[in-house]
Amino acid sequence: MFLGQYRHTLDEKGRLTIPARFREELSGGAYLTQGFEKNLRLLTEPAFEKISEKLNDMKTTDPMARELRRLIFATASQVDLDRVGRVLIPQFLRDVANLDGEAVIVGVGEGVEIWSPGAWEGQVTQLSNVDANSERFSDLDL
Amino acid sequence: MFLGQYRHTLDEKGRLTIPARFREELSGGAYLTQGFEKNLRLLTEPAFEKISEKLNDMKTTDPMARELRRLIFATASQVDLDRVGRVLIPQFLRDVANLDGEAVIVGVGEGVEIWSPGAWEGQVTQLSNVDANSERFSDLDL
DNA sequence: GGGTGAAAGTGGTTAAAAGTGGTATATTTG
DNA sequence: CAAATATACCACTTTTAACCACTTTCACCC
Repeated sequence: MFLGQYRHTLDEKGRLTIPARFREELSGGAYLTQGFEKNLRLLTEPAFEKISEKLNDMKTTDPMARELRRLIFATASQVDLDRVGRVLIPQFLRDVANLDGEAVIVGVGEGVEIWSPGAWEGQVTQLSNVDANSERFSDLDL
Repeated sequence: MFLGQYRHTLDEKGRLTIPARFREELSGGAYLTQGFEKNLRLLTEPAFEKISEKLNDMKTTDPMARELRRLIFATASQVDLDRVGRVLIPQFLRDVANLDGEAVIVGVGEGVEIWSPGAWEGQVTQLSNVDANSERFSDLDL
């Protein structure tokens, strides 16, 4: 399970160090795709398989399904960790998430999200809205 | 079960001594998360599992679910007790709860809460208002 | 009530791991 | 075939985590 948040540099070649705590779970193969917000998602092989299956089961006649499929598959890229634990983020994905110089790597349970520091800051602000949170939490029924 | 309150120092490295009475119950693995107020929660593995299962069952395509997941998982951290019974609190969690120099560790039954002395002081004041209490809890079934 | 021993809490030191940047080698492409 | 891009490798710096020693507190016993 992926937990916590880290801020690492993204060098000019587009290499991003994955936090040591995340590496083992990703060592069996990892997939990088565009996220739903202006971010990226980094998934383990099993997690990506699960998503692809679901996508492929969707009706081709549904326009939304077609779009979702494009969003995920067209931007997806299989990546490997180099031996010091970095992934190379393709240029077009860096553009999607506005990544430059630094990135925030966020554990969200089953997967990992990659954000530009600015965009993540916006998320944090949004998530610190106390009123909205009590509503969010009540859905969860803890 | 966790009971009582303790005040321990938090050193410059972010290490906090867990009261000896709490250690055994947490030895099987512990998770630190953001609390509902400006505090932290320290949970046993089973307690945290329960929460994460619920979160993982939610649809990824639901924006609210994604936010909730970020709220919990991104501010969580699996922690271990070192051999003298301390946990290392990551910087971003110290920020959340305004922890610096000292912390109050509170047993609340199923889990443990960690507060800054100032914030805890506020709680105590609120709870010591006997008049208010007689009304406030009336809706709860105890 | 004071003394004693054990346990708990605190702080510092050291060794290992993580993160970063750069160089060399291979691979693709115009 | 040369240039550009990408990949693998290596070395340095910083951070983290494990270890150890000291101080204080607590509990028990005389």
